[in-house]
Amino acid sequence: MAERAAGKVTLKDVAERVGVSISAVSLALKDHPRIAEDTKRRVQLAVDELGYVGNIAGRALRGKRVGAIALIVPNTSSHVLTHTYFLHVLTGINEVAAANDLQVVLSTNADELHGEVAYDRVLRSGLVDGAVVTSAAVDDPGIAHLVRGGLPVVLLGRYPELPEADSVFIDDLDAAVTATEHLIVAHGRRRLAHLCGPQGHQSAIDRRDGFVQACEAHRIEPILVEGDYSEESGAAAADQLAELGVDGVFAANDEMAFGAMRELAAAGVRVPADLAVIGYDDFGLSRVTTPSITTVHVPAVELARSAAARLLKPVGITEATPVPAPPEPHLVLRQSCGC
Amino acid sequence: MAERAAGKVTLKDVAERVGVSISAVSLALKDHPRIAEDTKRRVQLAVDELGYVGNIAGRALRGKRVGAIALIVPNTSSHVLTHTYFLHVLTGINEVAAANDLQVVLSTNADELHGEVAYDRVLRSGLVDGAVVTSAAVDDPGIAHLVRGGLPVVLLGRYPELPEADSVFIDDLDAAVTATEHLIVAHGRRRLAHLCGPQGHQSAIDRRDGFVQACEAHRIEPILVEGDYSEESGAAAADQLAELGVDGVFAANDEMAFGAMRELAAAGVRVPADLAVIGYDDFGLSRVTTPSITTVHVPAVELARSAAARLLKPVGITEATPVPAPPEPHLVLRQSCGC
DNA sequence: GGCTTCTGCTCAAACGTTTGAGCAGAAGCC
DNA sequence: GGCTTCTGCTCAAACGTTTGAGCAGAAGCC
Repeated sequence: MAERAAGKVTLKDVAERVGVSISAVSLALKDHPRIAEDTKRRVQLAVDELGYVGNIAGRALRGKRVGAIALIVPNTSSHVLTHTYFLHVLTGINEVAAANDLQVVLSTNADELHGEVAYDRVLRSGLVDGAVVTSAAVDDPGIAHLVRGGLPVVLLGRYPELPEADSVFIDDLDAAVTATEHLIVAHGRRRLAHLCGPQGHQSAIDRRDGFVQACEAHRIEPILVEGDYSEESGAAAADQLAELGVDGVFAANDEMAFGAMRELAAAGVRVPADLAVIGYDDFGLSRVTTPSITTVHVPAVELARSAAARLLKPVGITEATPVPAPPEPHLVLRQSCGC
Repeated sequence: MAERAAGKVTLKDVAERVGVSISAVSLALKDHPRIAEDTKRRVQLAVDELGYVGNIAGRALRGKRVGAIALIVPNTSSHVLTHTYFLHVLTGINEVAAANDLQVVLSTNADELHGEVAYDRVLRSGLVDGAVVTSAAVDDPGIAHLVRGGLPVVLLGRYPELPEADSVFIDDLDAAVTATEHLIVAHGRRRLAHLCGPQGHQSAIDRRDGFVQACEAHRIEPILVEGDYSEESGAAAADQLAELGVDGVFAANDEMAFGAMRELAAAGVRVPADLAVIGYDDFGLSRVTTPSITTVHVPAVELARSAAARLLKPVGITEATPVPAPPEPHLVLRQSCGC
């Protein structure tokens, strides 16, 4: 392929080699009908020989697509990136992006210094054509600003305060009801606690609400224990769970479930015999622990694929292969609930 | 902040509001000494009011930095992205990037259609200023092409065939020797097998070589079992390990170790009593299994940070805070070896 | 044979930025 | 007071691309 190693090759170089104008080369490359077939062949040959790659900056300046979308994660890098949720999201987005010849730009808001709208800059600087946003707090003002900015944005997750935004999400509340009822109905547990996620995030709110709703439907007093989605917060809650004499726990994610199980085991509480546990997410952890964790499977890859696919048309890609709607979350039965 | 929502704001808009030329605004924004302080203030005011964000395409066309680096993973998306190694790498790179106001572009080679040098296009299209490459096969011709392309590239991992390339890596061979000797010396195991990683990757080669070297130093016949870093390949090897009457296994990564342990447990083999196991990586899995897996800790985040930091100067960032050299890998003692 | 239509290009402007060269007016110097 | 120096800008070109307008020559039409 490319002969010339460094030193960028431009349209001008190709044009000179072929002996036509720059315009002719540009038109030939996009298969314009008014360019002779023979010329197109000679242009393609020169492109291959010289290793010409179109300069994106030049293209973008003329108002054309850059060919990149951003994945915006407003939290700090260490907070979210280490979570496997992110891996699933990235996988889904990357699949759709790759299939449509788009690059993925990862944008985290690591420095609060540059203001709350740091990720806004990415979009408006013209580096990307659109963005998928995830893991933002419900009341993040930057997100609202982004959505109203007029640039293509799809939210991954539920943002009730931004009903005008295009978003992709699952019914966490309903899934939480199902999980809680499994403890009550299938395993006869009546003294139930919920390990809450961070209440600034809608997913955590919905999971908690589903738990409470299911308890109330079965005339059970719901016990809420604070948590923040971290394994540590789950571990920290173990004492409290033991003291309260709880016999069933629904954790807002698997990591907290695991943290609690770890500490409970150390304290001699047997799971699931003494205490049944159900988690949420199924991003990997719940399958490999002993006992394995019964959990609500979140189709994160499929959700991310959908979000990225939603971005295609606004971003100027019309003939994309359609992406199926993500499945609803469902309960994956493992050992920790007693099944 | 920004008043005008959509419709991009350019230097021209700022210049008009302030009542100076575009050049004056541009110079004021980079704090040029020949622009009056008062003018600078008025420019800053107008920038804030209008929500001006510099257009990267315009900037890049003039030959300036784009402000983005790529993380190139030549394998297909599903193959590598789902691996937690990737999460650690991304975390490290993102930290350094964020600290230096760089965006991270993720480039995978999902479609073989576009030729072996698909990721080469990312670099040469001018979308990024440089790239970190990881998880490439040792003999990937695209990498060689990339390295010789003259654009800033840092390899994450050892590539003996590309000694001229800037690369960041650890001594896998030495760590593998240490791990194997731990089985021999600390636990008295004499019938040892190695679960090999894919031999097209240098890390897998080095880990195997270290195992063989340690065995030979202790006059032990090394047993090599094929694998490909996947949990399934580890599981598939379990039968063979049981048949061979092996009492110690060194796996080239934790996932294979886990796969083998899972199947061995199902077959009634006790780990570590009957069979001591040591893994490699320590990216998360080895800590949460039962028994937990003794493993070689790979400082992936630190390695990625180093790689990204190496890219800063070639990419035009001179005053960056230095990143410390990554630590050497070390053995983390857990349950699976019998410690 | 003089007209129109078609073919296969070229010309030139534009996108938004940066920066060396230059210039007008003020200030300083003796 | 006439010179130089300084201050604070402006001018204009350039980066690489795309695309509407236009043009020369060939072909077709009657």
